[in-house]
Amino acid sequence: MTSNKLRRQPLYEQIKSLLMRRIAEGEWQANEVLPSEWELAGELAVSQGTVRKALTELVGEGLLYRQQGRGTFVSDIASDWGDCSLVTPGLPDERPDVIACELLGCSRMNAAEEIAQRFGIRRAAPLLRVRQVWRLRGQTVALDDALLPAERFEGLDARWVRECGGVYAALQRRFGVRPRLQTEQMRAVTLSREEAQLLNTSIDVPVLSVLRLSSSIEGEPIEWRQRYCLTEQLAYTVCRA
Amino acid sequence: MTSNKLRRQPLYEQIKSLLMRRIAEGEWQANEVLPSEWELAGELAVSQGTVRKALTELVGEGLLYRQQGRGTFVSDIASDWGDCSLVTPGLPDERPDVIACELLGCSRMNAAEEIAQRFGIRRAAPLLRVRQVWRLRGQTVALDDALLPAERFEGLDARWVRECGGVYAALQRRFGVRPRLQTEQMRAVTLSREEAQLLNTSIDVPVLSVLRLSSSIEGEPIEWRQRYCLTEQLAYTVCRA
DNA sequence: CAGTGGTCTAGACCACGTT
DNA sequence: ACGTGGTCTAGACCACTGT
Repeated sequence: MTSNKLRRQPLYEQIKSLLMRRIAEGEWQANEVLPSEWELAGELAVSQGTVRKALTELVGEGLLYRQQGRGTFVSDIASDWGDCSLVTPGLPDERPDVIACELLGCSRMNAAEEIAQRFGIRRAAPLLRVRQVWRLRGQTVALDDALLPAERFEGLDARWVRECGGVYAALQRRFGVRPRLQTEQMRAVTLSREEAQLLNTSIDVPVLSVLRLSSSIEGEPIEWRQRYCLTEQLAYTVCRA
Repeated sequence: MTSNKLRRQPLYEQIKSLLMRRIAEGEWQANEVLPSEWELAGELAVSQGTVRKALTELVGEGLLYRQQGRGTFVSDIASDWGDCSLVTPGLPDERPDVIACELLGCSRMNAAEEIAQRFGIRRAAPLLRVRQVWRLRGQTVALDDALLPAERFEGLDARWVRECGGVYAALQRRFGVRPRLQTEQMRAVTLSREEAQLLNTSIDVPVLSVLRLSSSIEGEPIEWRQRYCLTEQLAYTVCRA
């Protein structure tokens, strides 16, 4: 490992960063096996134990997974639902059905004071706004409205989101950023007429509002997303593995 | 460490169990310092690295916390809210106000098929039912209905829950079990007349329903809790630290 | 200064999966 | 049989906290 003597970062942190960068650059695809701990240790000129510590942390962060006797692998691309899903109420361990995304549109707007502060950008800085609806067995079940700092993700547009099948997948493939759900705020609300129309429901049915803040693994705020879910026949499930 | 040769459990797992038991038995109180890694290693006749691995996992599980240069400490007692709280909507990093618990009552009932299966107990086995309301700045804001397998927690009653200030605190102090939120299912619903009365609201205001499953750290299912939150002026926040 | 946790190394052996 | 990750050891040095 080419480590300057004046380093303030532990070796294993440097290795983590290096591996994250190389994965982001596509050196290994999803579900592909990494070199063994000993190979990495040789290549980076550190001990196997140090490589191991770096890998263990990346496994904990969800970027990698291990299988004893086989190797260490790159995890699947992140979904816009993270560790959440829509399932039948009362059956918390049901396998969720595949949910389909329809991109309504990407637009640009200027950051209000509150949002700007949260992203650590100047007031009225450009934001990227992505609107999506989600369908389950043909029914529209959720409406998303995501805001991202546009200057941080210059070049992200409707084509990327559509081709990758979601905002998070696009961020990971285009920028190597793996979003991490930070907080989610749930409320029971009713919708405006426009939103109700998009969700194909009436304005007096109670709807679950989820306000989500996501960050990169390093803690940089990435996304502010307002989601509305129809929960008459479904439940928004948060799963802590 | 007195480890039989035929062990299937790694040393550090045995140490984890041992420490959990000793903490549960009250050998060290909350925020009290543990013996140093070297002392524990000597006492248990293992290497310091093995103790370290055990402690690291317990820190990850929230039972302990470390401070460099000072030592390793026992964490605070768990709250019935876990990593969730009620805060002002739109301010996800606001410090939540202290929430006060009022115990409505403890009763016993028999397990329906679905619940029995989930707890891995026989049908119609006895359940402990704990009902609570929560107050914030004098306002009633949430109603809880918790079910626990009564035979597993024989002796748990209203006195324990009241004195400890919550079900989870009682479980930890009385049985050394630290509950771990497994899944939470959110829905926007309306209340029955009885529930609306307890929450001091009307039956047509939308309310957040949270159905929670908790387990011990070992994975044993512990609790099934139905919670209703008033979210007109508050948001139910799930925080992933 | 002594004592704590934090990092890093080198080497040994075990458990598992593939060949 | 071989290569992988998983456990365990012993020893070194660093960074931080208290006295």
